[in-house]
Amino acid sequence: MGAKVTIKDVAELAGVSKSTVSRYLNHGYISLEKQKRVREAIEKTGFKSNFFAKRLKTQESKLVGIVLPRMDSVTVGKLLSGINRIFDPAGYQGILLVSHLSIEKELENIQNLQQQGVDGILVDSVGLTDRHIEIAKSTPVPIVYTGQWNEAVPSIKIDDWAAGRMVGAYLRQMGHRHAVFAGVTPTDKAVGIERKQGFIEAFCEERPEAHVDFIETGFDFLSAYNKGAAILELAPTVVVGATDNISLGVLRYLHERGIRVPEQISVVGFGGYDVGAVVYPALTTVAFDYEFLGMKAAQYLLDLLAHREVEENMTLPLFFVERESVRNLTAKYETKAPASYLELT
Amino acid sequence: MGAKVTIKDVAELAGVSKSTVSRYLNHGYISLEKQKRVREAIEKTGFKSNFFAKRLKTQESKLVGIVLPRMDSVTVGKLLSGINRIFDPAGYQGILLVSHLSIEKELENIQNLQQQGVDGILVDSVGLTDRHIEIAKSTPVPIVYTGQWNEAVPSIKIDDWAAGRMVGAYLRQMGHRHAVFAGVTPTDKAVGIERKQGFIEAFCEERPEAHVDFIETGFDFLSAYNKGAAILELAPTVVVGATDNISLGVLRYLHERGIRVPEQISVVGFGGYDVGAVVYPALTTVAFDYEFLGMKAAQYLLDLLAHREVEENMTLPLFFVERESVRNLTAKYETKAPASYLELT
DNA sequence: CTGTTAGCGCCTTCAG
DNA sequence: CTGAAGGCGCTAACAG
Repeated sequence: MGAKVTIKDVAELAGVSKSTVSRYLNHGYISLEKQKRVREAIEKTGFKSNFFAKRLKTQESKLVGIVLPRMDSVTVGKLLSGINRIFDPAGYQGILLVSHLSIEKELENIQNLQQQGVDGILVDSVGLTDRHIEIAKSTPVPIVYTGQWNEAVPSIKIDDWAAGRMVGAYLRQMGHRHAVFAGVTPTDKAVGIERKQGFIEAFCEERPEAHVDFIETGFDFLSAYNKGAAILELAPTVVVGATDNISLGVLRYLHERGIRVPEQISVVGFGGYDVGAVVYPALTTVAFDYEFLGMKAAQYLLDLLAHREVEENMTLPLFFVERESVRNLTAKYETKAPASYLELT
Repeated sequence: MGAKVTIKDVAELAGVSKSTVSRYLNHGYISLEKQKRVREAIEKTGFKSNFFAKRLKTQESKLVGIVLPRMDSVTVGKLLSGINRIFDPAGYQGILLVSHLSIEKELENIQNLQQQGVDGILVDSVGLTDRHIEIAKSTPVPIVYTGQWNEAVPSIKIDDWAAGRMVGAYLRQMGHRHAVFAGVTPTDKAVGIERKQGFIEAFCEERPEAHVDFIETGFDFLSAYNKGAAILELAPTVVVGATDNISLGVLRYLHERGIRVPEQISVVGFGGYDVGAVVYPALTTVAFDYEFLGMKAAQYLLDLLAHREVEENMTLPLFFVERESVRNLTAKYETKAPASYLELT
């Protein structure tokens, strides 16, 4: 046990040739008798076919590269979960690289992967630059981008613009007129621009009295929390966090200042993170199905690999989740008992 | 561009032999002049060394397998982050498999990985069985386990028992006598048994009047939330969740019932998740540095791979994080304004 | 310092 | 149906 046993050893033990063993391993064409002899020899020796030798011949690695902006985030976890759900049964395995939110590192990772002999690459991008597009076009290994979208390359993502509109329309319907949008850097086109744009459009459209202020923050609780004072100074009736985490940070700030949500001010988020339902007030948000996105993206890459027709319909479902953090200004306010957690998920 | 160019093409174009090119790629020994010629030839052809051919020769894949119980969890994300931090600079890349909390699948993943030709395997286990140990011993590829511990195999984890003691000692000092421990299945030795055992010991030691009730729940918010009624019936002064998520679920339940924390009942958790600081009351907890754990585990595996002396000291730091969710029963209670988030992280 | 010579382990014609 | 022979692309002695 332990020492590497090759196809040759098996062949000798079974009293056949290497090719026969190889045939046994792949497409048949062996007499039943030798089949049995080979099988036994394999069992006895504990033979494992050498991954690299095989790949060297077949020119297929069954390995896909996955490059992610970061690891310690719920959304990335879900995404990965979905990706795996498709790749695993298809016999592909993912090798993982992390870009630490750096576009440079992201590009570097992609190039590394290409040399590693993966069959394809999936990248959850934080910003799709011209270099990304160039790389995608100048290489034979197919790349699918997610998180950002560009028509020039295979890419798939949630409809941030539509999500923004959903929130805008909802708040408008609830009678809000002055919102602060706590957003992120425009480098991130999807979250920083589209989400915000969609919101503003739906919120303000043909409503001159409506008004949106903008405050830029980071993606984490703390940086959102730190903008609390600035937000409050603008005295909106509602603050819209570009992600649930941002909203959670704001919620904490408001809590500390003794400001009641949604009685005194409303808060909405984007993402639909699980924690949004356990905090109180439970966070109203538009939920994205990141796991599904992961599955779609993986499937896209698989289709590309098989030179298969790529499914046209790339729309991902969006769910508006109405919970407890937005006040209806068109109705007289009555303090409600908190809803049951069961209804909030 | 695109057609595969091999070392041979480069050699011809540069007017040298294949070996010279190979040398250029690896350890030196080339005249400056040919060095230049080769470099230019490589650039012109866009040559990429073939991963598999190289691995076939060197018998080293520079690939490590990482087996995880699930993907969509903060702790796993942090762990992975730490693992990557060590592997990446060392030139190793991780290939990822998910076990979906199933021990069977975990075993299967490990065996698959072995055949894939990885150099080593890291597994974040949910339960270390005899089969795991057997596998680890009967294979030439080194395996490091984390999450669970067993002296028979390389394994490293946080000291759950000590963490339990920390909480027990703290609550005792705060004057609590009757706790409900909301824990998980004993299949998970680390969380289900050790954490609980440590707590009970420190909480009850030489204190006959102290009393701990046990309620079993799952790892998610919802299943903890669902045990809320059962917990309340026991009328403890404090409920100890075996993980922060469990505590968060309980917190939500209490909130819905209008029960104030910590005024009427206290809550503690384990884990030190970031969200614990933004909810209110902010959750008192013992924090684990999962990222550091990941680094340690990865380093352990690297040491094994290099046949290097393995570092003896495997203790991981534990941080008790006192926040707002536990009441000091030995003092007269006074309602405090919520602390600043800045002090809670 | 450099080219020649052997393989690494497997798959795949090609005769038989 | 089966064995022999050749080669995937690269590295590592070995003589020069």
